[in-house]
Amino acid sequence: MPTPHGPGGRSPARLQGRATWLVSRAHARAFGLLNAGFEAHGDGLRGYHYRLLAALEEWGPASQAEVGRSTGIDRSDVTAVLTDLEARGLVVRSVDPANKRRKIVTITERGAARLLELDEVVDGVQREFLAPLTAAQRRQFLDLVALLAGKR
Amino acid sequence: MPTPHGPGGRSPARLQGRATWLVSRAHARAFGLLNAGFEAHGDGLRGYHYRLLAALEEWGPASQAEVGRSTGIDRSDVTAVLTDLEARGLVVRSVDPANKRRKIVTITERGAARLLELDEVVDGVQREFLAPLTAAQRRQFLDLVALLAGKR
DNA sequence: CTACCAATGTTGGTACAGCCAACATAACCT
DNA sequence: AGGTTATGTTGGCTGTACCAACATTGGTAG
Repeated sequence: MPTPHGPGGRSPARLQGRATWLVSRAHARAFGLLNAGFEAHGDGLRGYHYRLLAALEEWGPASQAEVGRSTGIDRSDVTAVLTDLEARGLVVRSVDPANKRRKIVTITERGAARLLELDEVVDGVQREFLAPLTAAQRRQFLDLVALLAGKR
Repeated sequence: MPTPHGPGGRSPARLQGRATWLVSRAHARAFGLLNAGFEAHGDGLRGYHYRLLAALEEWGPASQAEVGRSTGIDRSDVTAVLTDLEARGLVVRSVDPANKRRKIVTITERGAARLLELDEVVDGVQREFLAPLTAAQRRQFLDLVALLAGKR
């Protein structure tokens, strides 16, 4: 359930006006909503799973290192999550014949189907998360936060 | 080498347009800046320490449960961090004589001084974090993200 | 007054995101 | 050939955020 801090949970003015604090709270709220969505949807899939599936579906097969760089997930974490995804049959790994140290990761049909389901969950969360804003405000916010997110 | 897939296009479009993703990235950036600041200037103090000190300075002495509620930090975490802060001489805990199960926490002079130092670090991080935005955009962003952070 | 219930502080544990060090293997580059 | 870089993997660590259980204390209903 979201927002376990009950009523009266104010923040010190010192924090309240600070961007990093507000972003942190907004992130916590979004994170909670996503967690609730993923949990309600059953399987133990988490943010990392979704990110990797999305990247694979979006750009097609790629090596683990590439997928890691494109999602901002560390190589070691990519390995672990991919092992899980492979065990679930959502992804296939095969050694690149042209470069035997690389493993080409491909999303399976089941993986793509699962991704579509997760998409709905994530979209629902977006609506819930952005509910406090009007349509115009949402556009504004997305533009601004994109600048702050930084592209790297 | 094949597939340096695109110049900057890092995140899948699926994620890139989503508020929760962008907020997550912005949060990661802010968190990294804060960590760097704390590591450079606050020996071993982290976000929880700062939050508690700020709350205590802002609202004066309070019980641990109250401070926890006001900062959104769990009771158990409050206990641990407060033990650390007390060991550093930045706060004092004393049993409430009118209610012996409560412990009144008070910030010390040293704690207040430390808080001022941390304030500067945090302020510097704010400037760095908001650097991509103009002054007008910063005001806009703060308003919008405050709505998304959830006031309750 | 007693019995129950609520709040508090504490201990100990989990989950997730993120990061890093070390290693073996493989490819690349003089 | 030798040195460097890239890759996948293992294992570990931190910080934020929760949760469960417990003893102590307060408050309240009977």
